[in-house]
Amino acid sequence: MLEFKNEIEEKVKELLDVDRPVSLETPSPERGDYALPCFDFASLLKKAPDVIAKELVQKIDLKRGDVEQSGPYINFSIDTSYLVENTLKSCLEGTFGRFPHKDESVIIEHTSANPNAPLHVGNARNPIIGDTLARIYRRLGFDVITEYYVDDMGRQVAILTWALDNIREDDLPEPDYNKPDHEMARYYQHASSMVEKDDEVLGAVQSLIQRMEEGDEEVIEAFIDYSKKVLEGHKDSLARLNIFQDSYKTESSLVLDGEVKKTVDELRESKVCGDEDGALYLPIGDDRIFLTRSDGTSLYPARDIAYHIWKSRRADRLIDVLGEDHKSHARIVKKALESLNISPLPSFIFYSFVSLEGEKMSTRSARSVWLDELMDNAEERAKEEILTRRDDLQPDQIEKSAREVGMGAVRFNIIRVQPEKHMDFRWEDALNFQGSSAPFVQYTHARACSILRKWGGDEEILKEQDGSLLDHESEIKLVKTIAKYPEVLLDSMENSAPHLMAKYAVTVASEFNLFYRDCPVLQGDEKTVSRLSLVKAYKEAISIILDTLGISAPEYM
RNA sequence: GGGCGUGUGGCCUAGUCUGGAUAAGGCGACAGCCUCCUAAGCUGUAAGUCGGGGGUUCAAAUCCCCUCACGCCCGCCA
Repeated sequence: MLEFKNEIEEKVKELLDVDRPVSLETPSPERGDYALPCFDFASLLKKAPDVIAKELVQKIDLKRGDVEQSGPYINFSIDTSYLVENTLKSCLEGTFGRFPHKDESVIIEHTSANPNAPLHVGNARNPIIGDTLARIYRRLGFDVITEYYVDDMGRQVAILTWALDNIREDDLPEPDYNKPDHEMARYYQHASSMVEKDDEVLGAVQSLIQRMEEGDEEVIEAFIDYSKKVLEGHKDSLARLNIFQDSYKTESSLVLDGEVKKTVDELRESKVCGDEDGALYLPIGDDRIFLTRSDGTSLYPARDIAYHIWKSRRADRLIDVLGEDHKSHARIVKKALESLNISPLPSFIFYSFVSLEGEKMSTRSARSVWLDELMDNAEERAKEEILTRRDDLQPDQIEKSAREVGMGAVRFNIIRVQPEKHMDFRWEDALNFQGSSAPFVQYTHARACSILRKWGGDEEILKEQDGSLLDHESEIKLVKTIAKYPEVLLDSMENSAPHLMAKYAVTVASEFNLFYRDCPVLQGDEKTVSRLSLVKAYKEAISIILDTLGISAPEYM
């Protein structure tokens, strides 16, 4: 399909001899697969749009498709038997949706949550966007490293450290979960409110920060140690979402190995910075961003700049997934990197915050839904659903399927929304497994598996099918939709828009459901084998599409 | 106050970058479809001034200006 599109674009460009990019649109299906409105060329060629369309249609000759004029529009339709044969082949041979390896690497930084509390559904948006994006880049042939930047030297960790050394566990509530992040969050939350009320506690926390800055080994060790424990909790939660990071970089390592100091020195010499009482700052418009305190110790922006310099040595592209609260900060970091002639510069993908049933979510006020809690509820709900409709599955099959469906539902519910849009988390929506949801898509995979299981033949013979007997509208539409995958993949990457992949998954699944309704497979007639090959092809394709979203494809549910 | 972002049927969202042929899905509501490959499915109905106002254009949800609402940021915190 992508080939066909590219061919049209090239031919049109050549025939009209124009520089401007030819942008094709997708018309309603009965008109064709792609359409070109000719209004744009009217002023250029000094002819009426429908005349241009008419002339162009006569001249254009496509290898694998038809051209038709419709007033000022030209509609292009691909040769369906060619498309069917090729799409089936690529799915069945395992080449579907696989782009050639690019000699280009990208580091996608995501999650990078403060190591003071468990992940909640608000910051869960970050890993889900980041991991999905990573999967999209991998499919497109990039070498991808996903990285978690561990902020183990910040104020939040200082508060946590003070709390662990000064608060008795007896004074704290039971943890929500027996995981290190939940256990330690109790200390943090308790201390956090003390810091606000009690100046003595505030002073103690500040002195911890001071000692850490001065290189006090005992304090630094405590910071690193405690944040590591919280991080272990984050890793466990992420693993349940099928998210595994390739690399973890701690802020402390950048400070301890002198990387930060080196960067600060370079910035000081670069003349782009100002100096006030020994504190180094970067002028941005009328504002200034401080990089160091007047005692010379580094501030977060300086460390972040150092981190990005370190990253830039390791890849051709850098992408950071960040909450919208980091927007202005990130742009400043980028500006600083630019002035130091660092390449590649990072590009950012910002996501908006998640509110909870209409109200603001916050870890400190405990107005949040833990990711672990959401996962548990989703799995529990999935299990209930399975139990109401299946009585033929073994307990371990039920557990496995419930995990797959629950995890998918959570990921999908979050990735389906464009990152920059606000999200309001509602239990009702998150646990709704109908319509536009992961279970809807997964269900079609289970159905396809079920058909193949019931048939019971050797699936190898399906690979020989060319699909020439597939001519029903629902069959053709399903194949066409499957064949759109590479376009969606490219679109998602180019626009940093992973939600498009979620949208697409639902579209393909809907087409499968229509095929399922209109075209009975196991009728034992002459179409059975052709249709089985389409079912098998769909099963392979939807597995890959779900995998792009990090969602697994259950064999039964 | 300044900067950035968002505003599409009762609710959630796609489409906005790159303006085009009747504004697309889902949830909820209502009415139907399991003697037939899993009904987590399918079909139909009701429901829309694309926040509001101006402008550009043959053509605006989409581009420009103004305005309103909401979110985020504006620390020698991170």
